[in-house]
Amino acid sequence: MAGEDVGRFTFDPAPVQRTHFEKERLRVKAVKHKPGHVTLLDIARACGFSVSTVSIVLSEAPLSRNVAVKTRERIRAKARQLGYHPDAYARSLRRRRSQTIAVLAYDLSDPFCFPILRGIQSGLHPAQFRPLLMDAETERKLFDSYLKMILELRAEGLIVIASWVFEETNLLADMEKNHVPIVIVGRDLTPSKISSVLVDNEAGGALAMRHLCALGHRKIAVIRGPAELFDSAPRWAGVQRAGAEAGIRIDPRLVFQLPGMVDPASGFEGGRDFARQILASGRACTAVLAFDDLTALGVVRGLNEAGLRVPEDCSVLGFDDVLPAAMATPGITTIRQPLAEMGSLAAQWVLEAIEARESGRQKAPQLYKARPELVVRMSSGPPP
Amino acid sequence: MAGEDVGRFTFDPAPVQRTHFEKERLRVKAVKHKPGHVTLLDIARACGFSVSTVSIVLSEAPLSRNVAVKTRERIRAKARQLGYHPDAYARSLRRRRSQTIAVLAYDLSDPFCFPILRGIQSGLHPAQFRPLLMDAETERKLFDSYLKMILELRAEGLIVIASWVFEETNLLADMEKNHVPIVIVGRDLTPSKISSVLVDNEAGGALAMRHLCALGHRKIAVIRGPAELFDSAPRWAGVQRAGAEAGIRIDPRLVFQLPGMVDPASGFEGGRDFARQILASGRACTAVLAFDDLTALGVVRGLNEAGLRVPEDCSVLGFDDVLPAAMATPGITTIRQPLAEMGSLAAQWVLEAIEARESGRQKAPQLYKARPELVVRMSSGPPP
DNA sequence: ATGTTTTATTCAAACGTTTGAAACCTTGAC
DNA sequence: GTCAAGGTTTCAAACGTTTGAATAAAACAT
Repeated sequence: MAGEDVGRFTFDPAPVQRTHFEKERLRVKAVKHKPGHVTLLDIARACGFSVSTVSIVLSEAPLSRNVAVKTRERIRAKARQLGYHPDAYARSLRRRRSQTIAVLAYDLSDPFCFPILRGIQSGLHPAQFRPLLMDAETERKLFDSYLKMILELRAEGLIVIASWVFEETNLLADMEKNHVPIVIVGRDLTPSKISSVLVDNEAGGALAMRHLCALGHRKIAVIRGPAELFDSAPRWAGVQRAGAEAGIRIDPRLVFQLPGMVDPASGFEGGRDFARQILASGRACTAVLAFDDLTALGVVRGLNEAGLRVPEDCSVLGFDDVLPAAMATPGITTIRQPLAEMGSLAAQWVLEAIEARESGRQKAPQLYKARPELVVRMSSGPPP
Repeated sequence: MAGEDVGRFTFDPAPVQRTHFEKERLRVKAVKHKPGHVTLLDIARACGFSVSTVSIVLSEAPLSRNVAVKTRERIRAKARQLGYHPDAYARSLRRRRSQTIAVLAYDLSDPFCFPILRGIQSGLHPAQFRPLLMDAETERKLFDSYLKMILELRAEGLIVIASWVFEETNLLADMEKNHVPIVIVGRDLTPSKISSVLVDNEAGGALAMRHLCALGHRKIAVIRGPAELFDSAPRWAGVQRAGAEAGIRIDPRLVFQLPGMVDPASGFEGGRDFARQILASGRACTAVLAFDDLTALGVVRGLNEAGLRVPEDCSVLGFDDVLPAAMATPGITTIRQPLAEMGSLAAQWVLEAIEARESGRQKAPQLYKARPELVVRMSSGPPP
């Protein structure tokens, strides 16, 4: 009995642990001038409150309603004066939230990516999420290393901009395993249960073809996209369908195929080569339906080099409506993808998926095919 | 004397703290299925070692040499199997390093930014730093909020791509206060003690002017950049110098000034307007020296709309060598900025500054003016 | 046997935040 | 003079990782 009491009243009962306060005091002495950033503790010391109070005030936690107004002001002032910025790492660690959504583009240098990016950003800004931008530079290795990084940075969602280069292999496994919601822009991956936003390529192809037919063209050359590229097939299908509807048989000898691209700008050279080839072959055509805008620009260049003018001698159509197409002279008639809208829809979907996961629900993968739009500029006209 | 000993031998000396082991055991029972990511503890439990050992092995710390090979393998296998990825937040918090360099662009949609970005990325990749890409979208508010974010995310360095929009006001204060090294690309801020990488605008302007003079042009119109833009003045100075050297007086009535830009693409409209104005005024010129490529493209468009051809009736020069200038037909003769090299130099400088700071030294701000290069394409030729 | 080194593993204290629970004042009521 | 209520502030335990110091076990020499 006495033994128990002694235990409680001993003068020096095995000093197992220092109190928090003691630890803080020690630190005050130990650290002379911190090389790093200013912390809550610095502020707490500077104005005589505990770290807790300071935290509560500065993070505007619900509890801060209970803190005296005078105290609040004193703390805020000190924080401002010392240039305090909360440590995102400590905060995210503790809160178990990164407030981060990764945006992984297969190649930012593709003018196609920008408007999408803008859409994503505009969709993300209102929510309290910061975009984590990454550019895979069309390199598989980089792409994978970024995916690893995304997992390590505990991104709460992922938006992939990928018209190609994107093989779902490991990605799916590891992301899925960690319950990171994914949305992909520019490709249909709903078969793999990933929400997808893309343009209706089939409709776009048809739109382009109908435009040329309406202008009176009959001999139309078509440059199909590279085989690896997901967009190529449906676009071609749409072109064929519209041709059939207009009663036009597309001469197979006027159908070309872009080689596999190594970088997005290579479409330009492809288009230029095509123009040279068709002129050399002597086969006549009054219009060229190019796979995308950069290819169309290449075609214009190739035709010009041979002394042919666009659109007087030959019409040229592009696809995507990227910046260079609008700024060239003649401006390229093209099929516009509503890229910004697509981006912001992707952002919205990711946010919804995160919210759903939060409340225990599961969001079924969705698919949205944006309606393309014909933009008539100067590169198309009636046949000569 | 007895009292002290009693303290040590008491049966139940106020159980002040649970041991680490106990804590872990408790957690094992408490948490059934973790909703979040798999942690070191999960792996430790799964293969019967302590968290320390697992950490040492997986992070390949120096101590891991002492860990039995068998153990190492077992741990690695388990980590792979469970899909473990170290938590960047916990790691950075503990290591007090974010391994992150922020790259803040004033407007990613400007084709001018990309090549720089690529340069930066290529300079950063070999080092163990991840770029933290941010796009201010030409909005002051966003710019500031990103700067705040950069501080919170404890970026170890900052590269700013800013030909404009960048006012150094608060930035300097807060970044400097936290010892974050800064390099700016596209503007000389060495007066504010910030290392700067930019093109030698004066030399570029002169280069362009000399090209036109050499072709035999005498009546040369010049479109000066917007006043807010830092590049405008030195470029104009170079043009004047080269003109004087060639004995050419530039007719003040042929000198125009772009209005302040709201977005990077607005140069196009500026150039187009200019062409309309000069044609309407009836003043003759045989060449136009435009402030940048986008402006040059606008001029080409404007001239074409009036029935004038480039370069037969009038030569047009650009500046920067961005993608659309190369892809237009005719290709725009321009002054190339070695953007990629500039970007990678900026990256190198930041890395050096970080290293310097690490070893207590201080790196003096540097200035590099890249040598511009004339790229002759098809938009320039002898006067008619 | 006893000490010394080597090898393999773990302890416990950080890093900077957040937050449920506890403690500390006042003040007012019985 | 005790109790309760309320407002204000602090405690202490997390979050997941790293790491200097400590321990345990084995190997080796004395």
